[in-house]
Amino acid sequence: MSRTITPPDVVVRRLPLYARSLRYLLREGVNSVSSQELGERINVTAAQIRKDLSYFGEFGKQGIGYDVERLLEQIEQILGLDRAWAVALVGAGHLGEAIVRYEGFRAQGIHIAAIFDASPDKVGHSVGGIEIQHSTSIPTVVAQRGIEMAIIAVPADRAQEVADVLVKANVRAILSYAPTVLQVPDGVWVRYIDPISVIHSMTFYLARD
Amino acid sequence: MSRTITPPDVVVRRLPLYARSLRYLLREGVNSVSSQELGERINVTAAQIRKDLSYFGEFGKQGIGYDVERLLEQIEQILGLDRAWAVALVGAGHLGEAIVRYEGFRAQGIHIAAIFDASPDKVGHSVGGIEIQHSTSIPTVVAQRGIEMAIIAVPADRAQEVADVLVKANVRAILSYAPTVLQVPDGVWVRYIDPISVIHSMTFYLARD
DNA sequence: TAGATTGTTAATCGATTAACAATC
DNA sequence: TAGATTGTTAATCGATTAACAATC
Repeated sequence: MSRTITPPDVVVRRLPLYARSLRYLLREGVNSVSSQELGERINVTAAQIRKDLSYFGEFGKQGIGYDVERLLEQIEQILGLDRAWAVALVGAGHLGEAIVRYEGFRAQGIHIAAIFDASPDKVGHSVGGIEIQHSTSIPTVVAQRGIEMAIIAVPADRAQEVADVLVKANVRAILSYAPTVLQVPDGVWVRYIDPISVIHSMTFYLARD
Repeated sequence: MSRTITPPDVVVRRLPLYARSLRYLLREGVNSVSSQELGERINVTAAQIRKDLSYFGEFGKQGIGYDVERLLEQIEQILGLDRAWAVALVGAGHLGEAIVRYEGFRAQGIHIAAIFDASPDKVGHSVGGIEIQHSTSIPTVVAQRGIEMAIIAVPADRAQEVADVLVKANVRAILSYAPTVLQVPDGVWVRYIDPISVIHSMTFYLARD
């Protein structure tokens, strides 16, 4: 019963993939799935899936496998996906706009609740029905709405100061699209979306042969 | 002299971060940097940087550190960034358009050389000065232009078939924005941009306390 | 029941860190 | 020279895989 041990972060990062695959299975009308079958879909070994899940409890039945609907519910609950999350978006440029308009977020419980930008030209205008507010309002708005998570979509040279303001406003999770590594205190989670680095790590293999 | 050993993929994925940090240092006018200083900027230990670099050669000077410009050049050469890369983009929806218009790619040697879409409404129109071609043209165009890399920006339920076509056309590296795990043969590299999963792995920590 | 598959422990593998001789 | 920092080896840490008793 390892339920109380803190799961490694690698494991936490795989859970959303399990959840997604289970959603697809559910939509396909599949009721039950083995670790083997689930693993084949997402290129993960059966042993790894079972080990990963064991950090959180016992969800399967020997000889049978996992009930798709039930396992999905459990994982969603573990990940906190049984509720919606209000997210602040900082940066209303091309990228910020694309993020606001992206359907996928809302469909998965990620609600852009406020948009901020430092440019006076942008403030007052709306994107996707949400009014852009000045970045100086971050502390008050974030506090008011109890926002705990933010997306950074500002230029690299502005990202750190934005992160500082967000952290000060008690935001504890940041998804940054800015191509720079952010410094944040312990207890604040930062992840990056960095397509350029990802591509540059593949050119290595292409260049090699 | 471990120069000939294949570097682990984790190491290859860190190289672009080193390169980027060195670019910033160069722009700041810094000439020399130690593994310690570089590490502090990107939250990596000095030992890890030295170990990582050792897979590719010897680039520093004892007692001094690394020449920023020279190390950057070396890493860019290792990553194949001393040339431009022609990339095929499949999917000309909102996301595809945002990708074409994204300045960052071109600035970093990633050139969208062709755009494909399966919708007859889209074919013939242009995005960012590039004409959208029908997906059925992927094999011929990719062969003609010698394209080795592709970006997938189609809905999840179309992504696998697109990947299959690309692989058949000898594309060997794919960056997929589709929320599904792709099955590709050995020798083909696939990486994912998956902001939803990334956010869902952070809600875990927020939900927890 | 017999066959299948789980949850878990132990073995293996791989990545990170520490330490230090070499040397600028 | 003395101080600093590399490149590398060995030690440690952590993650993955294999194996199997438990049991549906």
